[in-house]
Amino acid sequence: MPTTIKDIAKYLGISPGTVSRALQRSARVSKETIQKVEEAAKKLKYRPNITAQRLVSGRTHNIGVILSKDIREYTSVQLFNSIILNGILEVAEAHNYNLNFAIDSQGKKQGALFRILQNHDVDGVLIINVVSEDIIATLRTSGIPVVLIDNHFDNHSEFAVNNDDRYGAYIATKHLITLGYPSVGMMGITEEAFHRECLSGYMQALTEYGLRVEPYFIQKGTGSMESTYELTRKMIKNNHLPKAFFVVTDEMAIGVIRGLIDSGLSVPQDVAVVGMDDIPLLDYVDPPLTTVRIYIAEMGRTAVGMLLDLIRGQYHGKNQIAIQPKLVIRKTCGAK
Amino acid sequence: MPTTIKDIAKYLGISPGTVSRALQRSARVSKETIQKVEEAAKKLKYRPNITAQRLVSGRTHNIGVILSKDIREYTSVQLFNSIILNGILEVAEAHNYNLNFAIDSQGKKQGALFRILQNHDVDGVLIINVVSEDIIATLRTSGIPVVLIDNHFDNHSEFAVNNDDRYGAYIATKHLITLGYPSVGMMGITEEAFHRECLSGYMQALTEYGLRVEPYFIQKGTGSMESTYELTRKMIKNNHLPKAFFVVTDEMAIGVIRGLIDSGLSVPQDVAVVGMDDIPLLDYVDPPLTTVRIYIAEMGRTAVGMLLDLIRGQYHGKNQIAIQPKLVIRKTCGAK
DNA sequence: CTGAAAGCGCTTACAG
DNA sequence: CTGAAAGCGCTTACAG
Repeated sequence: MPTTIKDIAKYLGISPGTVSRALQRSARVSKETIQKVEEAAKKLKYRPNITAQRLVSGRTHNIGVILSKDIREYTSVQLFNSIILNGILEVAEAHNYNLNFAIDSQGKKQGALFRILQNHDVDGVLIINVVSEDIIATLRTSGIPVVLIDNHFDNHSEFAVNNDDRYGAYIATKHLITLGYPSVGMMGITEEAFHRECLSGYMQALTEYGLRVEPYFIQKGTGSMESTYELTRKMIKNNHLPKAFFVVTDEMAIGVIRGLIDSGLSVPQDVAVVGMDDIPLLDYVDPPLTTVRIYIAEMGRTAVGMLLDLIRGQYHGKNQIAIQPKLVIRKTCGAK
Repeated sequence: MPTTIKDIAKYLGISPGTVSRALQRSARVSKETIQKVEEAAKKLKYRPNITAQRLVSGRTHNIGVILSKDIREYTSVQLFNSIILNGILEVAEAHNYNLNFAIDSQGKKQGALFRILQNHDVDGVLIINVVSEDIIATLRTSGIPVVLIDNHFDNHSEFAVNNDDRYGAYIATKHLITLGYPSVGMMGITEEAFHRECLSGYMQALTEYGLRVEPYFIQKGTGSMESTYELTRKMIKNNHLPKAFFVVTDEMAIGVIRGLIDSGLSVPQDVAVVGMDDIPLLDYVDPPLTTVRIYIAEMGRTAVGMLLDLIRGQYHGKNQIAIQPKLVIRKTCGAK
C-alpha cells in the first residue's frame, strides 16, 4: 500500500486537509508545517495519487493523439508520423501532460479512439494525418479542443498545423525553372486538398517565370512508389515527358526516378526530379534525391503548444499555422 | 456537465448502486433493470468517468513506455523504435490499455518518466532500448512489472524481448561463407552485450565452416555511419581487408559500403556486405543492401502480451524471449 | 434482485 | 493558520 495523505496526517498528528495544502505550498499554511509535511512525505515515500487528483480537478492531464491507420505500415509515412510524435512528446512532457494514443480504425466504433473521445479521458486531442470527417465531427460536439496536424483540411474553422505545401511546391518548381529546364511537370497526389495546395505553388512559379502550362505534365499518383513508377512509364511510352519533375512526396519521387532509369533514361541528365519530405537515407539512394525538407517535429511542437493554450482557454493566434519548408539540394535536380 | 450514474438513477428512480451494477451487466440485476438502465444511459449520453473507475479499482489501465533519448534524433534508430511502438499500440489497444510515454532523460529526476514511475500512474512499464541501469533499479523496487524491449541486457532475471542477434549474426555470416568468400569480417558495435551476442553467432558460423578467425577483421563502430566509414578507410589504408563483412546494423553497413566505394572498391565484387535491421529504402540505396530483417513490431507485440500477463499475475513463460530474424537477399552479398 | 452506506485519495470552501 | 466536512464519480460488501 502506497503512502497517502492520511498517513502523513496521522504521522504528524494534523489533518489531511492541512497536509494537502502544505504539499501545494499554499500561502495559507505556516512555513514550519510545510517543512514538517515535506519531511514526512519524503520519509514516508509519499507520492500523490494522480488519479485522485484528476477526479477532483476534472482535468485529466492527458492529450489524446489520433493516428491514421497508415502508421501501421512500414513506410515513410510512418517515419513521418513518428517524427511528429517526437515533437509532440517533447512539448507535452515539458508541460507534464501524458499522451494517449489511438488509431483511427475508420468507423470501427470501439477501441482506444472511442474510449478517448467519449470517456472524459483527455483534455484535448491532436489528430495526425487524414482522419475520417465524422471523427472530427464527433470531437466538435464533445467540446474537447482539437488541433489537426498534417491534415490538409479544407475547413478553415478548424485549428490546424500544416506544412506550407504551397510554398514547398513553389520553391521546388522555381528551383527547377531557374536551373534552366524548359518544361517542369508535377507529379501530384490523389489527396485533394494537399494536391490543390501543391498545384497552386507550382502554378505560381510557372506563371512567375512565364512557363507554359502543359496539362499532361500534371499527373496524380496514389502516394505509393508503384503508382508514380507506372505513371512515369506511361508518359515515357507516350513519348511526352517534361525535362523536370516536382514530385509531392519523396517516396513517389523515388518511384518516378525508378521509372525513368528502368526506361534507360538518366537522372538528372535526361529528366531532373525534386521531391518533398526529406525522409532519411536520401543521401544514399541512387541518385541522391534533391527535396523540400518539411519540419515535421516542429509541426508537432507547434500543435501541442496551440492545444495547451486552447485547453486553458487562452489561445488567441490564428486557426491555421503553416510551417515553412526548405530546399535541400542533392543530385537529382542537376544543380552543380 | 456530463451525465453521471446519479443522473441515471434519479431519472429512473432507482439507486446509483443498481445503475452501476446494471451497467456491468451483473447477474444479480434483473434483465428489465439492465435494459432500462442501458436505454437511459444511451438517451442521457452517459459515458463512464474512467478516472473514477480507476480510483476505485486501483488499476490505471495505463502502460508506461520509456524510450531512450535516441528517439529524438532523426535516424533509423528512431524508425526502429517507432515500429516497435506500432506493435505495442496494436496489442495495448486491443486490451483497452492506454500508453503513457516518457523519455529517459538520463538521470534528470523529473518529467514524465519520474511521474510515470512514482505516481501510481501505470500498471506496468515497457522499456525500449538501452536505459540507464538505475531506472531499472528504481522500477524494480517499485514493484511495478517491467518488460525490456531491444535492451540487450545481461541480467537474465529481467523480463525481456529481444531480437535473436546471435542467430542473425550466424545466418548472415553463414550466408557469406557459403557464397564462397574465403574471409568474412564483422563490423560490430561498442554496445557490449549486443556485440557479444553478434560475435557469438559470427564465431559459430566461422567455426562450423572451419574458417580462420582473424582478430583484425573484427572491428567496433559506435553505431553511426561515420564510425564504420572511418574504420573501413583505415582498414583499406592498412591494406588488410576481408572479402566480406557482416555489419551489425544497416546504418553502419551503409557506412562500410561508402568507405569501400570512396576508396575505389566495388561492392560486392571486391568486398561483400550484409547488414542487419532492414530499414526502409534499402532496395534503393546503391547498391541495394542485403540484410537480416528484424521483426520489430513483433517484438513490441510480444512484450505487451508478456506485460499484460505479468500485471494480471499470470505470466508463466520464460523471462527472456528472442524473436528470430530472417535473411533478406539483395545485391551487396553477391548472391545471384 | 435492490438500496443505503462506506470508501478509493485527494481538494477546497466554510468555520473558527 | 488549521480542522471538520463535503464532494469528485464510481464500486462493492452488507443488509434485506
